[in-house]
Formats: sequence, structure tokens, C-alpha cells
Amino acid sequence: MPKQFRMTNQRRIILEELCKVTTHPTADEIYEEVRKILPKISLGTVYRNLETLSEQGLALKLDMGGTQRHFDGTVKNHYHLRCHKCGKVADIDLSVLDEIEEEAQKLTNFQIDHHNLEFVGRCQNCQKNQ
Amino acid sequence: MPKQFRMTNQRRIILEELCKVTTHPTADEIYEEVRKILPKISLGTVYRNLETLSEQGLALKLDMGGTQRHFDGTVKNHYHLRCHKCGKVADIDLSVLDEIEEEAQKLTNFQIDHHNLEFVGRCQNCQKNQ
DNA sequence: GTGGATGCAAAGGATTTGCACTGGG
DNA sequence: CCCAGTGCAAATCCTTTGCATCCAC
Repeated sequence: MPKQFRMTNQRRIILEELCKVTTHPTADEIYEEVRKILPKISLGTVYRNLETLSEQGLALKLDMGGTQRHFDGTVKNHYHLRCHKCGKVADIDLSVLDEIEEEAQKLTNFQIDHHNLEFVGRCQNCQKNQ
Repeated sequence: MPKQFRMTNQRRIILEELCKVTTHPTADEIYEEVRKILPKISLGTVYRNLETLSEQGLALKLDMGGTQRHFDGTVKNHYHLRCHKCGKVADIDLSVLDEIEEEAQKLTNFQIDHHNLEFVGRCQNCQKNQ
């Protein structure tokens, strides 16, 4: 049988925090936020829940530049901007290229599930500071 | 003055290995390869050189899914396929979308430098094995 | 009640760094 | 010569895991 899924207090609050923001936080940033509500929560629990939530399709794990992984409460495919300097990740409202996935599928024997597109550059703040 | 760049034996061989393959190796894989030629090289040196080479524009640091970073000796922009199951990364010969970068630039105050597009799915081998 | 979830702490894996020594320019 | 680069090992950072306890169902 498939493992049963329980909506615990911790899990619910993590998901709420993730959906509330548009900043694609890291596990650590989520931990800091959730800690304001549940001061005794552990970082391990945050990691475990982010893992579970993304398995359930309730969140997205983003593997982008930099050393830390980011998470996203918006599940529909969309593209990202990343600042090369400070690591900040933002959404960009560009229409999703469904055609390109079909085009790519013709060129490969991989079974393509989805695609990721990110633009890398400098955010406004990092442009100012040199 | 900008820091001076020296082409040491270690650095040259790392770059040669990187350009020789099309497999987007991890630092550790490069280390294993280079060790056949320079048995005394250290993993730290490999990391430092990959960093330096990508700063110099002689290699690309790829931040993709999975825990390990991949490196690429092909500097010209191109797109990647990644197997969600085994982590293997391959090139895909799809023409580069220069237009989309301009389009994205209109929508943001980021200063866009470049973009990355990857297709995620299953490689032929992982399709077979379940 | 029972098995999934938690908190804590320790382990793990990838990458970075400090330091004395080496060697490229 | 001199300072960037090296080898080595220790440190650091992020993430995962083992285990006793807890609590959602």
C-alpha cells in the first residue's frame, strides 16, 4: 500500500508559508519563518516536509545555481530569474513554451517530462552596488 | 591589478579532460580522470581550478538537479537533457533562443546575462529498468 | 492503538579553506 | 625572486538519518 499522508500542524504551516511568499525560499529561510509560529520545530522536519510536499505535488523543488536548493509553492510551470550575485530567485511572467518540449522530444530518446528555463543576471539591487 | 592567471600543468590537464568529454562530469569525476595522469593531484585543486576556469570563461559551471555540480568544457550556449532518475546530463541540439532573452529583458529590471534551458525526463536506460 | 511524523543530535556528502611548500613567469 | 598555485587536512555548509517519543487518524 502507498504510504499514508498525514496533514500535521507542522506540515500545514510549512505549506502555508510556502504559498504565501513568492520569493522561492531555501529550506533554511522557511525554517526561520515557520519558527516564528512553531518555535520548537526542527530544521530536519522542514526538510522532510518539503520533500514530502513536493512528492505530493504540493510544492516544487528548484535546483538552481548556488549551493542551496530553493522551494516554490506555485506548482504550475513558470520560469525564473536568478541573480548571479546574491542568489535571489524571482518569477518572470513569460508564457510557457509548450511547443519547445515537443520539438525537443523529436530530437532525443529521453522521455521528456518537463522543462526548466531560467534567466541569469544581476538584480536591480546588485546592479547598484557595483 | 587583476589577479594574474597561470597555466599550470594541473590546470591545463583539467581543461583538456573537460574539453575531451561530452558527459558534463562532476568535480569528482574529473578528479578521477585527471588522477590517471597526475596521480598526486588533490581534489581541492580540481575544485579550485574548475572555479578559476569558469571565471575565465574557459568552462561552464552547471547547476542542475541533484546534489553535485556538473562542469562543461563547451562554452557556447546550448541546452541540456537531464535524467530525473540517474542524474545523467546530455546535450540537446536545439537551436538557441536568442529572442527569448530579449523578450525576458523587457519584462524585468534584472540585467540578464544569459539563460539556461533544461529538459527533464528519463533516459533510455532508465525507461527500460522500470 | 499503530504507524507516520517529530525533535534532537549525529552522520553524511560536496565544497571550501588555512597553511606551508612548490614552481611558473 | 615572488606570488599564484598546490597538496593535504581540517573546516564548513547543506542535507539526510537514526532513534526515542509523539500524535493524527
